[in-house]
Amino acid sequence: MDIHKQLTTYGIKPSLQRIAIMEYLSEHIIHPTVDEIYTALFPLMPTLSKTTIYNTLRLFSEQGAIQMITIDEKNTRFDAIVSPHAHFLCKKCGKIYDMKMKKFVEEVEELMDTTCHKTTEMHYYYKGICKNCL
Amino acid sequence: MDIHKQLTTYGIKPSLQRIAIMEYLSEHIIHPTVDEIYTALFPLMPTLSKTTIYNTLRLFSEQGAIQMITIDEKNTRFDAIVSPHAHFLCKKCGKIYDMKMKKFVEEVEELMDTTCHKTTEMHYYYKGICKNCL
DNA sequence: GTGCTTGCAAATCGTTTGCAATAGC
DNA sequence: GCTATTGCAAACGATTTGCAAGCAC
Repeated sequence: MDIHKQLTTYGIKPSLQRIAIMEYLSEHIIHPTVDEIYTALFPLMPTLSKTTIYNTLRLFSEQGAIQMITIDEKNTRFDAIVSPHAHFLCKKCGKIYDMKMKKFVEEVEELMDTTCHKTTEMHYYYKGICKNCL
Repeated sequence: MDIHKQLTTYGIKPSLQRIAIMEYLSEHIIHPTVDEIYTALFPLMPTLSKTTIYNTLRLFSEQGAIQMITIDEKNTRFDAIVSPHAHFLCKKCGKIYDMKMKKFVEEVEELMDTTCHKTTEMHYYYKGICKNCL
């Protein structure tokens, strides 16, 4: 996928750092933390700073290019997939799984009709023990 | 409602501070932050410390007596209602609304059947602009 | 008096900010 | 050259921890 074009679409000027971060996020759908991104990219880009990662992720998130995930109480996590889906956090291994949804979207629309709030974001978080840790 | 009995049910020894905190949570379904609880209770209990509130809320949450809400990126929020329901955060006024769910629970069970993960917690977060701020 | 609870002070740690150096057009 | 981006160092702020004093049975 053309990261360059993708960033431009969201109104983000594609710098070297921004491309590297978005590329990493797109290729590692493990919902990494800032630290994980830093540790992964630092060997390839020794001048990269955590500040830049923080600032870049905030920018991406504000422009709707990525999603911020708060399922993990310790660290904010980031997801390059912005279409609506649910997340499952295993409390044992800490892994976060993506999950498809079926009825959710309809229900949301119904819900919004009755409450009259305007919804711009939705997050579905599940926690428990994953099948590999059971 | 008898807070004393409620705490005991969850295996929590009811101290003065614990009762006060649970009572406040039960009577103020606004999903308060630690700071809001502290500010509200301090005049009634001048020796109360934030440490105690943090420790108590963690204890309550671990025992399943309350729910921790991470919809607000700045502060953890707490909810005395533990039955499954959704939350809506207004990005303008910061208010958090409770919302009923209909199809969610069925879908969750279905989802768990297919993924084989064991779910112990679920959180549904919506964000946007509430009807009063529109 | 033994064990749990409280609460002060200090530490921790993820995240943000100020600002000077740098890069890109 | 002008503007936006980067990245260091310092600040910030929510939460946790160490530990001594207090309370309850």
